[in-house]
Amino acid sequence: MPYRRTERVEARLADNRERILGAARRLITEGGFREAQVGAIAAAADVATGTIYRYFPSKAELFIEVLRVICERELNVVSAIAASGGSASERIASAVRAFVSRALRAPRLAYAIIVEPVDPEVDLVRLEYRRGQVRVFEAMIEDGVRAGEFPPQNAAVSAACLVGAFLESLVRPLSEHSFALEEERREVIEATVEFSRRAVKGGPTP
Amino acid sequence: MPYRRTERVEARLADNRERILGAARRLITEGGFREAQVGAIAAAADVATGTIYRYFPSKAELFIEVLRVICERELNVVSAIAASGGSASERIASAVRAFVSRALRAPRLAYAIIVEPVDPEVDLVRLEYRRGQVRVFEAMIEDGVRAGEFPPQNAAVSAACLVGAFLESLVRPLSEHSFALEEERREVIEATVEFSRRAVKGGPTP
Amino acid sequence: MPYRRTERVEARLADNRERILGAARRLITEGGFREAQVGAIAAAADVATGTIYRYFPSKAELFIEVLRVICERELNVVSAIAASGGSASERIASAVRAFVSRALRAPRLAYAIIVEPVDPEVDLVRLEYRRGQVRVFEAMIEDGVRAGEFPPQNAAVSAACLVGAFLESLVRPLSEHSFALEEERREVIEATVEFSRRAVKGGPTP
Amino acid sequence: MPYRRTERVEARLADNRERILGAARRLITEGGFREAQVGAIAAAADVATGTIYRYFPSKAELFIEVLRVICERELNVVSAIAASGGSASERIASAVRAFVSRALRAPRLAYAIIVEPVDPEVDLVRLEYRRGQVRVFEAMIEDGVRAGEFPPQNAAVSAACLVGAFLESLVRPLSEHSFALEEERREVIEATVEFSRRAVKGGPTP
DNA sequence: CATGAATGAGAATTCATTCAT
DNA sequence: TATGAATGAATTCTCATTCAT
Repeated sequence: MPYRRTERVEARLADNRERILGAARRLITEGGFREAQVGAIAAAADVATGTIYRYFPSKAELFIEVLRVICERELNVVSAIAASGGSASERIASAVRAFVSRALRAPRLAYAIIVEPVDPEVDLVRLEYRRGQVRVFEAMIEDGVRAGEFPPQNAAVSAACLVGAFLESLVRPLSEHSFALEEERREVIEATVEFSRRAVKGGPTP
Repeated sequence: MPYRRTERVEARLADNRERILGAARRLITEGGFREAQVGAIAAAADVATGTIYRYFPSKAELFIEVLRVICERELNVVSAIAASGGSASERIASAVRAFVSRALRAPRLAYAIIVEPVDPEVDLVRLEYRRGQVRVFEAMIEDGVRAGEFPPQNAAVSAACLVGAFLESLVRPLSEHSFALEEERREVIEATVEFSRRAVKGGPTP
Repeated sequence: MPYRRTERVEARLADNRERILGAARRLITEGGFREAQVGAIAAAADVATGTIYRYFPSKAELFIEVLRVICERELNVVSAIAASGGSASERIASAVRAFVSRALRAPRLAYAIIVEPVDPEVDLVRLEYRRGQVRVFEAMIEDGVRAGEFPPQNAAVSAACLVGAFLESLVRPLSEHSFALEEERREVIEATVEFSRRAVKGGPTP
Repeated sequence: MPYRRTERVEARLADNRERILGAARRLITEGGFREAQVGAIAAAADVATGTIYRYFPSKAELFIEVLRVICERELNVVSAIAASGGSASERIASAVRAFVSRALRAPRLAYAIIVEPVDPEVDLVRLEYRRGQVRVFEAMIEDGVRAGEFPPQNAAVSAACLVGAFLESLVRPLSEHSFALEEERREVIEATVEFSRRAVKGGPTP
């Protein structure tokens, strides 16, 4: 019954790969890149150290994949919102809300992904991701300016500031261990959305 | 001549302490925490490795002090502006301009202070500093809201976003090796100031 | 059809065994023992890693067998010449010429067999082989001495020196990447033969 | 008393460096490069592993220095004989005798230095040394040919063969653990010298 | 106090060998 | 019997910290 065997073997392989990625992600989430050492990841994934190297050529490559998976997903969420219908203002608000609320659910991970440096190689992925995000917001801001919805502004800088603004709103809660309450989270999210709206649009919310 | 001798010894001690702090700061400025190793700092300060440990109980404590000195100075600059006369709007603009323009002059150092992780212990100082900065901006925003200058808003979140906004405007250029030109720097600074003004005030600049 | 099945299975077994030996030999020829890793040999033989261990108890034993096969063949060539007719002088010249010219055709392999260390166990085989070769030359020298063809000498030492002499003439070219030209090779071969002739016989070639 | 202190400190430093070199040399002598691992060398030198790296940038560099020291000394001995007065024949005989008798005193080391490969970097030193030795003999052979003392021959090949010849006479005893007796050693040495004399000169010793 | 050599716990990576399927 | 993923001991090198002088 080769079919079933192949199936099982592949399942196990995929499983291990996922387990390693999951373990790495978990350790990064808990203690940042610093505590995500090869031995610790192996232990957390319940495999031998050598096994890590069957799936990833180096620790850096493993981290890169962890980052890439998360970043791509986040970028997709924001991009989808940017491509949807609605005014620039509405889309930016949605995008900020989506991003911030998602990140607040795993703040330590968000921090690691957003700012914690590891390795020049790994950092490149992070930077690429941030640049991608900034570009998405930049495009929305330009739309809004063209449509007369927003005042003229340096869209690139505004976009960077916007991304920074909501990143900070993540980093701060991080250090405060609070935000366990859904209500507090909601308040932060909405205030951040409001801030962003004013920042690009100027003029008070009607 | 015990008096003079004591004086000299103390002078030398103070001197060594300063030299070590200066060397550490210089190395962090040039290559971040990563390249500021105890041996390298000792060499740069022209003292023996062991001497470092006579003045600082550990590398972490040395870094903490370096960080603290810089952060305090930055915080003082911003606090002074906050305490000066003028409308909340003007003071926030000045504070943002001051901070961003100062940081752009030593971008590697700014990066290290703002995001580069070192050690949980050291990271605490960084967070404390950011919190301090946020508090200063929070107070200015509250002033503005009370004076009817700004629309009602969650001042704490707005302040955090503001700080994040201008931190990002620093971190990004950092990775792009550009901004060697004074003119580009000025453009970024002014666009950031403008963004901040809109973000807290709403409504376009008159 | 048990008979045919057994036959096929044995054929395949023999086939696998040969394929593994061949792959090991090929890899050693190309990159020496160092690059002939179990995984690489398995890949080159188109079998699974584990399969190697069905045919050979360890990597060392596999290498030993590779070495033994090659060494036996080389020894046979030289022995056949030693047993053939002709004067001791002629036979030694032929043997040296045969050995050197064969080795120069696969220099990396020759190097591995002659000097590259692997494992104490494997090295024993190499030494045994050298000893065998020395014995063959020793016998020819003794023949020549008895026949009055060569001056009296310590045949054992002479034989060892002879073998060393032509091994060196191999090892050196190896490191020089030259000898791509047939003519150069021929010159080295003949000069080596000439050296050997003088060394055992004394007196210039007529 | 700074003078004495400096003196002592330097003595200790030199001592450690020598101890590490000595330990490395000893381990190589006993078990070849293979068994001379950083940890083992440190233990044998009675220092911590890290100490090795204070004196040598890498294991390869340490080995290179071990090799270089020994090779230089050997080369000097042979070169001095080559530069001394006397016929080419006499000088070659002396040089062979000197080299072989020296090497027979530490055969495992001689083997490591002469043939055991380690690392491309390290191997270069070995090759350079062998080439140096061959060149010395080549020059003596050319002298002899010019003087009509030796028959015309390819001096480069003859020199290589000569070096190989006496190297082999070393490698063989190595594997036989014998040659503890002074008399046996002497017999091997003299037979090797005789072989070399005939090889370059042709014609029996008078 | 100052020195800087010595320390040694770690950390990443490799590869022969095993064993469940 | 064949497979090849999993194993984990072994190895090199780093760097904060200590301590004899």
